[in-house]
Amino acid sequence: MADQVITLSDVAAAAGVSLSTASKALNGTDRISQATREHVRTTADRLGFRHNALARSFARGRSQTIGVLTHRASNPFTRVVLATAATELGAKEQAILLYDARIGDRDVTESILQLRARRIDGVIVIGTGTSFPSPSLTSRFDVPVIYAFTFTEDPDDVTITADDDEIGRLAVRHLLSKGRRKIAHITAEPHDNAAQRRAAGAQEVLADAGLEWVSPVRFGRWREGWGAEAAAELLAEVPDVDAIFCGSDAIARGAERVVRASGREVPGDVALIGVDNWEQLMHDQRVSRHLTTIDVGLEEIGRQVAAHLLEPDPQPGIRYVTPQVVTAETT
Amino acid sequence: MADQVITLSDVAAAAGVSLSTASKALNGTDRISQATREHVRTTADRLGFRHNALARSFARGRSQTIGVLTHRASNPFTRVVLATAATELGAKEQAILLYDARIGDRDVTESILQLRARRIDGVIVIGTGTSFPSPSLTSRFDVPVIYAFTFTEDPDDVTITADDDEIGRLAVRHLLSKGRRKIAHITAEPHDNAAQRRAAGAQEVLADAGLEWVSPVRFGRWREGWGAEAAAELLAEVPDVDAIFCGSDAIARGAERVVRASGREVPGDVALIGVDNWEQLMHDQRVSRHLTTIDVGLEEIGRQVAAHLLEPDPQPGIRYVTPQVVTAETT
DNA sequence: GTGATTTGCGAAACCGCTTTCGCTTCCGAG
DNA sequence: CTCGGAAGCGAAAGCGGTTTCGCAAATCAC
Repeated sequence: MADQVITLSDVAAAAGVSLSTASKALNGTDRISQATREHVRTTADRLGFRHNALARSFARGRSQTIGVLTHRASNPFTRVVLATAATELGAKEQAILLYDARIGDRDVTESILQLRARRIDGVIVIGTGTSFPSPSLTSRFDVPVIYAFTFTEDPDDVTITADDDEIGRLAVRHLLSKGRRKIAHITAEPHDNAAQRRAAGAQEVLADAGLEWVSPVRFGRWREGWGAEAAAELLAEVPDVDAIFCGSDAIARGAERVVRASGREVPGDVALIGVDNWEQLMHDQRVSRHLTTIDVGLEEIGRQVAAHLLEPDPQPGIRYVTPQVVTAETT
Repeated sequence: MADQVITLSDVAAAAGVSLSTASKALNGTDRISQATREHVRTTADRLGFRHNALARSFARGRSQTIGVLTHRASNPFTRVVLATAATELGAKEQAILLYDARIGDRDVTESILQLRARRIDGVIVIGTGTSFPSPSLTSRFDVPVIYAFTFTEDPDDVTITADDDEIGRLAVRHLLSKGRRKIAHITAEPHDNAAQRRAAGAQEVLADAGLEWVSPVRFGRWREGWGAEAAAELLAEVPDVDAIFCGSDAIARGAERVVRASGREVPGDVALIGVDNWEQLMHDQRVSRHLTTIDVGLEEIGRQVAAHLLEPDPQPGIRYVTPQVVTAETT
C-alpha cells in the first residue's frame, strides 16, 4: 500500500510506447491499432494502474462530478434521491459532490461558487417536495441543472417530481373500490402546493363518482398531532364517516389513534389511507406495513434524475413520477 | 456569465506582479509584504477571481474532499450524518463526495478505488447503527478513515457511534422516575448489537433498583408489526404490566396500538417509551411528538465526525455520543 | 508504378495552480 | 564601511494527464 503510485508514464514506459499513445489507448480515443491498444491495456492492468482522477479532470476541464444542493434539514427524500442517483452515476465513475445549503438563504451563493470552482458537470437541486417553488438557479450555472422533488418559477427548468394530483386520485379511487362512500380528507397547510393538489385530485375522482366530501377538507399541519386533533373534530361532526384520506402517513397515524380510541374499528368502521411510505425506505429490508398508503415514487425520481443528468439534452419542463397504492391493514 | 473565466494569471497581470507572487499572496504562504498582499487580494476581488479548485487540488495533490461510503438503502442516519458533516466541512471549502456502496459486498472495492483515484483527504464510513460490525476498511486507504454509526473489528479504528447501553439505562430510569415498577421490554433481533446492549443497559438499572423484567425480554424484529404482536402476548401473560420499553419507535407504535385496543389507557395504565426520534429529523420544523422516546444523538455524531476529520491525529477507539430522553405524551 | 489518403504513433503544448530555488535589496551588527 | 542574514519577489519546474499536430509508413485508387 505504501508502494509508489503508478502513473501513466510508468505504463507507457513498461509498454514501450509514448505517453500520448498510452493515454489514447486507454481512453479509446484517436486512432490506435488494436494490437497496441490491447498491449497497453494489459500492461496497465498488470501494473494496477488507475488514472489520477484529479489530473484527468484538470486536463479535461470536467470533473466527472455532479453537485447537489439541498436544504440542510430537508426530508428523507434527499437521502433516497441521493442514494439512488449516486448508485446510478457511480457506475459511470461519476461521483456526487454534496453541498449542503439553505436554499433560499443568502449563502446559497457561496455553495454555488464552490461548485462552480470545482467545475462540476451538472447540478441536482433537491427540494422539500411540498410547499413553495424553489428559486430557479439554472442561470447561475453553465452546466445542466435538474430539480428533484420541487418545482421552480421557470417553466424551462428540468424538473422531476411527484404527481400530487394523481396521489389524490389514487387514494380516493382506492377507498371507493373498498366500497366507502362517506369520505373525509385531513391534510396539511392550505398554501402547501402538495396538499392543495392532492386535495384537488381527490376531489376530482370524488366528483366523477357523484360524491362530495362528507365534511369540508381539514387543512392543518404535516404532523401526527394535527391528524389526531382533526380526526376528533371530524368524528364529532360526522359520526358515520367511513373513510379518511390523510395527506401524510404522520397525519394518518394520529387519526388512527383517535379513531380507535373512539371505539371504532379500523378498517371495519373507518378505513384510513396515508401518503409517503417513507418507512419502506428507512430500512434495508422491505418492512411489512400496517397503514395503507400511497408511495410517491422516490426511488424512481432518483433514477430519473440520474438518467436525465447523463442525457445530452434533457427535455425542459416538469416530469411527474407515478405514485402507487401500497395496500395494508387499514383499508 | 458567458464571460471568460478569470485565472490567477489574469489577476497577477492586473496587479502587476508575477504569477507566483499572486499565488502566495492569496494563499498567505511564504513571505510577501503586507502591501502586495493587500493589493493582490483587492484586485482578485475586483475581478471576481475564484481559484479553479480542480487545478489547485491537482497541484497540491489533495482534493479538499471527503469520501463517504454508505450502504445503499441504509437508514436515515446516513442523511443526518451527511447533512451535518457537509455543513461543517463545507464551511472549510471541504466538500463531501458520496460513493454509494454495498459495504460488505464485493464491489465496495470498486468504490474504494474510485475514491483513491480522486485523492480524497479522508473517508467516512456510515454504518447501519445496529447489527454487526463493519469490516475495517482503514488499511485500504492511506488517509484517515472514520466510522460513524457502526463499529469495526479493529479496535484502533476511529469510531463514533450511539451509546446503546446508555440508551437502555436512560429509558428504564425514565420509567422508574414516573413511578413504574412492572416494566417489560420489546426489542429487535437477539443477535443485533444495538438491541443487546440496550437491553443490557436497561437491565442494569432495573437490577440496581432491585427489580427485574416483569416478563422475559421479547426479541423479534425492528418493525411495527412485531411491536403489536409482542405487546399482545405480553398483555396476555402479564395483564398488569405498567410500562413497556420498546427498542425502537416503530416497535413502540405497534405496541401502543395494541395496548389501546385492549382498553388500557396510555400512559394511564401503561407507559410507553421508544428509541430513535427520527421524525424530528424528517422535517424542517421540530415537530411535537406524541411518543416519548430516546434521541440517539445523530446530529451530534455528524458534528463529531466532521470535527475528527479535520483534526490532524484523531484518537483511535470508539467514542460514544450521549443519548437524551425526549418526553412526550406516552409516559 | 505513381500520387493521394489513411493509419499509427510520438513530440510537445497545455490545463491553472503550487512550490522550490535563486536573485536582489534592505537592514542591523560589528 | 563591510558583511551576514533576512525579506520580498520572480523564473521555472512540476503535478499527471489530454490533445493537437506533424511525420513516416502503409494502403488505396487509377
